[in-house]
Amino acid sequence: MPWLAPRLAALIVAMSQVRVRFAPSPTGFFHIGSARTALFNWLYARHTGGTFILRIEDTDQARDSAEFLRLIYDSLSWLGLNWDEGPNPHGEGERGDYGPYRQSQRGAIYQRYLQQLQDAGRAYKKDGAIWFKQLGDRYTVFDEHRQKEVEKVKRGPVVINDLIRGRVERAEDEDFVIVRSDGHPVFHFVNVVDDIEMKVSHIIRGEDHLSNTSKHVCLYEGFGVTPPAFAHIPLILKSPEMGQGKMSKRDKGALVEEYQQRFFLPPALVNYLSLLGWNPGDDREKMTLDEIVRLFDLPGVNQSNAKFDGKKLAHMNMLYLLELPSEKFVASAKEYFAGQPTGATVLANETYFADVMMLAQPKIKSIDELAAYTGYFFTDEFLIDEKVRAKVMGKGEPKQRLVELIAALPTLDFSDDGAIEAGIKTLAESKSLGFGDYQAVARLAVSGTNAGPSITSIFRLLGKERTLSRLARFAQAS
RNA sequence: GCCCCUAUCGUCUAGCGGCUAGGACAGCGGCUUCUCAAGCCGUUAACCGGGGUUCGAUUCCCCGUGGGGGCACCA
Repeated sequence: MPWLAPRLAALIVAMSQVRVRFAPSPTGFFHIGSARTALFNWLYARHTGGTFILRIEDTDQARDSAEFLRLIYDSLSWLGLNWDEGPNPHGEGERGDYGPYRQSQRGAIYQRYLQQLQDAGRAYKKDGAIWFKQLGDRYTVFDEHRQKEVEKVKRGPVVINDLIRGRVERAEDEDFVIVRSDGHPVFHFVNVVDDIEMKVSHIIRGEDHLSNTSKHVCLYEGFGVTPPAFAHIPLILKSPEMGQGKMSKRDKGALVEEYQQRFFLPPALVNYLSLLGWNPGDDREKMTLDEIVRLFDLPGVNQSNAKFDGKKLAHMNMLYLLELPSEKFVASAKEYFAGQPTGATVLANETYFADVMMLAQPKIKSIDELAAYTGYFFTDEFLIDEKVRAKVMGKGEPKQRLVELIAALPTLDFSDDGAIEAGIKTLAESKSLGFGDYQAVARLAVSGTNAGPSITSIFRLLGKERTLSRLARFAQAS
């Protein structure tokens, strides 16, 4: 029947419409693990042309806080993980047809679903709480672990068809609480109700939820609803230096906020995170976001947990820093220094600041190294690295070289790096020496260290006068 | 204790019955060089153990062991 085709096609599109959600609770700092879960959901939505929903699970009045809620919006926005439905990022209002998107405002919906369960005889009251009722013959056993009698129900195992793990069977043979005696519905209940109501098609979450999922499947069945597809992604574990177990909010480097404050580049963090538990199937590592979106798919996600490696993240950040347009680099650097104690001084001269920053860009791994790396450009009161001093002063005749350099400096052409280099080389040649014989001691005198941009650039930016006074001061002191 | 997931270099991983087990980070060595980075070249380093299945197992199955998670009127 040809006339059916368009309707059928539309139906299939509607049925295959991917809707995923990220559902954090504002009870703590936003950490790397949450960011990765959000990212995988976001990637899957973007890959499939589906919808990414942000739902706030703020039902724990004791622990919820407005700051943590703010942090969720900020962190997701900073990472670039925009959501199609959910509260607006600035906190006022929301968008989407399936709201409210904060559980604290969905009480009426939960009541309706609870009623449905009660009407169906699948919920009952006991000890002031409301329990979900499993179907089947009952018997009691003594649970050694919990040290009490528990009532069990004879029923087959719950089957979870997981897109990443395959078929998982789990016994779920006890009734469980769905509404606490204080009247608040528990996580399992509201989570399932919301996912049904919001028409979530794929639940992508951490593997730590895998054992909850059997409860959830029971609830779907209780509501007479086919469960969505599940995809339990591996967890992020501590790196060997951090210890054992899954990464927790207390671990160093575990908070998204930390990378934000350190001015890491969001695309670098996103790229790194995408590679934790997933890969494009070949050797590609540094990928554009578009590329990741195009290549990402659930069956490609690994089944085993991954350990967090700050060094590799730092390397990724460097890669992105290297290719950042210099105006953007300077802009970020400016923002960074605005929050530094030396900020006012450093930012006083915009052109000079930009020149220094552009010198530093190809040399650093992250923007927060900038203060230490460029300190001597903005103050004469920099520290001399004693180890470097010992090394430099112990080789050849640095004092003599310094004296020669000071003598030659007034007539040295400072117009550009090439001129400075040529000048020093001429001096070196006149003494039958090399550029390197002057470089090390000059660098030490002028910057206090052995790491930095080319000495000619340092001279040029410092200017002849300041260069001379630093060289002279150092010569006098040593 | 019970249940579930999982297992390739130190770390992230490729491999989907036959490979000199590949790449990346880290490490090490070298080149380059004005220092330090970067870059380039090279190098160290892995299939957890035992049984099967098979002509043949890193790959499939089982059992150990290791790692992880979960067993609440938390989410």
